[in-house]
Order: sequence, then C-alpha cells, then structure tokens
Amino acid sequence: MAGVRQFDEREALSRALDVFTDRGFRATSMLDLATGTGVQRGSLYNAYGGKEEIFLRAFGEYTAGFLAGASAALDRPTKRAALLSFFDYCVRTFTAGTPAHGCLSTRTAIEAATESPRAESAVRALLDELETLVYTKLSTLDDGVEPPVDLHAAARLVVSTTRGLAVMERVRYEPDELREIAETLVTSLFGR
Amino acid sequence: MAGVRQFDEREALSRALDVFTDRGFRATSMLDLATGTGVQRGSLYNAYGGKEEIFLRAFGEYTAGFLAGASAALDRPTKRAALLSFFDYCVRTFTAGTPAHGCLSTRTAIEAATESPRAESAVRALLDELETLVYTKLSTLDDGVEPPVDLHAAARLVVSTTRGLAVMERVRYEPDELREIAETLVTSLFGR
DNA sequence: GCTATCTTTGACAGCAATGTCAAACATGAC
DNA sequence: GTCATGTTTGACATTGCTGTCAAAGATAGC
Repeated sequence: MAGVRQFDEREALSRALDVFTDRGFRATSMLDLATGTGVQRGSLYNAYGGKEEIFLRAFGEYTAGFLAGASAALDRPTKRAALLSFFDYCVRTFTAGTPAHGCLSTRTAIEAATESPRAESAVRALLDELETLVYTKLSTLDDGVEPPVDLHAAARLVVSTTRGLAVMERVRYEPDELREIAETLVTSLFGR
Repeated sequence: MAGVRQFDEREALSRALDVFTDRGFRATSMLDLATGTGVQRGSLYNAYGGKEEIFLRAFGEYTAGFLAGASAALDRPTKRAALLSFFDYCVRTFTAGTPAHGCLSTRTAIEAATESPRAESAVRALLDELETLVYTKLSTLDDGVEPPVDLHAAARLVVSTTRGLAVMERVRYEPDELREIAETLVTSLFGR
C-alpha cells in the first residue's frame, strides 16, 4: 500500500474538534479546520470529502468523552448527589474556555439540524444515550428516595434540562446560577 | 419633510420577522430580507443600516407577541393548569410552520449571541421578562399547592425548561413528547 | 410649478468561502 | 532502484454575500 496519509488522523480530528467546539459547526470553515489541524484544505477534502464528514468523526470523539465524563460524575451514593454532580459536570464542561465555548451538542442541534440531517441524528443519538445513562444510574441507586414521577420521565427531564442550561449559558447566566437552576430541579424531583 | 419612505415599515418588519423566524438570524441574508419584504437591499441598508438593526426591531415585535401569548396562556385557575397551558403554548409556538421553525429566541441565543451582543441582550431581556411573568402569575394563584422550592427559583426553572424543550424540538422530539417532558416538570413542582 | 430633501434603484468592487484539479511528491511493494 | 498508488500542494473558477454610491425618482413645503 503506497501513497500514504502524511498526517496523524487522531491528532487532526482531535484538533478539528477543538475548532468546532470553539466556533460551532456553522461558523467553522474548511480554512479554519486547515489552520487548526495544520493540514491543508485540499488534503482534508481528499481525506474526508468535506466539513460534515469531519464534524461527524470529531463529534464521535466528543460523544464518547462526554458520556464517559457524565457516567463518572453520576457515580455518587444518592440520587440527589448523583444528579447534582452530573449537572455540575455539564456546567463545567460548557463554561470551559475563555470565552466560554458553550455546549457543542446543543449548538449543533440548533445550528446544524436543518442543514445536516446526519449531524442532527448524531446529536439525537447522544441525547438518547445520555437519557439511558441517567435512567440506569438512577434506577440503580436505591437510597429510598422516590420521585413523584416515572423514573424514565425524570431521566428525560434531566436531559432536557441540560439543554436548557446550555441555552441559558449563552445569554450570560453565570455558572452558579446554572447550578442553582439544576438544584431546583433536583430538589423538585428528589427532595433536599 | 420631503423624500419620504416608500414602503410600510410595520408591514416590512413583520415580513422580516417571518424571514428570521424561518431561517434564523445567521442564515438570513440581506437579500433574503429584501425578497421577503419586497423592499430592495439598498433601501433596507439606507433605512436601517444592516441586518442586526432590522433583526432587533423585528425581534421587538416578536417579544411583545410572545409575552402577550404567554400571559394569556398562564391565565388559568391553578398553578398546574397555568403551567401546562403555558408550556402547551410554547410547544405550539415553536412547532408551527412546515417544517417547524423552532423557537426564534432560542435559536438566536445560540446563533447570534457571539456575534451580536445586542441580540444576546434582547434574548436575555425576553427571558428575564418571561421569568417575571411566570413568577407573578404563580404567586398570584392561591390554590393551596406549594412547591418544594422557592417560587422565584421555580419560575426560573420553568423558563429554563422552555429552552430545553426548544432544543429537543430541533432533534425531532415530537410535540407530544415535549408536552410530556413539561408535564413531568409541572408534576414535580406542583403535584398531579 | 419649483425646489430641497430624502428614498430608491441598479451597478460595482471586494471578500470569504467552496470544490476541483493537474502537477509534484512520498512511500510500500517488488 | 523502479513503479504503482495514493497524498499533498497551490492555483483556479465560481458562488453568495456585503457595503457603498451615483443617478434617478418621489414628495412636502413654499
């Protein structure tokens, strides 16, 4: 097999993810990706076809990392503690960077959904997996605290709330305010 | 005063709002606005300066309309009924159109926040007013049902949840699913 | 009617991005 | 070392949009 790729794909996709995280799907151009990865535009076209494909690959890594982090955060002895830790993880994730870069999946849901069905599906898949993850963790924790609603519904509401927080963050709600909103939800679901 | 504007400003801004609602802030070009309003690009530049200014004016009308609708929807005899009606109004609002156009303020928060501080402030102002509206209505309703959290916090969580629903809608959650998420929240806050 | 004033119109130059391609290049297989 | 194969590179044509402007047009006040 001669004629071999000259750049490190893992490295390049990781850098590409940084660019997308920073600028969002729509605002990043192939030139941005070329600059960010150190790979020429033509090479990127040759290797991946275009922006959407690069995004989907980079987003795959994002998904894996986010779910792993969320899972770790949920590892707490009570439902309340697990959810507070989970929300704290979310808030820290999307207020990282200066200026804060926001939540990539939420930005993608809004920006890319209409113009890229594949990106839409990728985000939807992430949310579905996240809901399953939250539900599984909650149903595992037997701390005697029962919510006033079905646990599946509670998990979905939790996921939905992460999206709400991501939007609020974009209009200058502070991290502490976001955590407070989350705590309000957790208290409503599982008490104090 | 000679040299007078040839087009109906109210009509034009209303049409412009339709365009923004349909395509979102970022994706609408001045040409889109010219086509949508029937006013030439040059005239729009002359009258308003550019896209941001047109958006802000159109968004003002959106804000007024949305708050009026929300207020009407909240006019129910119990907290639970008021909130369910409110969320139903939200869901109907942003699943309108074919294909559904989503929630303009949420799309703007994500799309425009970084590139237009004024748009960001406009969205933030809308959310603040909405929170006040919800809080006021809830605190007025004396149906004997008390939430397990502070009412101000509850109102903010409600507003945040509308944002969450708006994001979920973008990745193909159906109207009924969105209403179900909302109901889960309402039940958590005020019981069945 | 005339005029001053503002608006409308179509055209223009500029910019940023896209997607493609031929030529130059690197490398594994033999 | 040669070759076949896929990659890299810089250039190119194209597109869509922006912002501006001079000339033409409309209208209120006189």
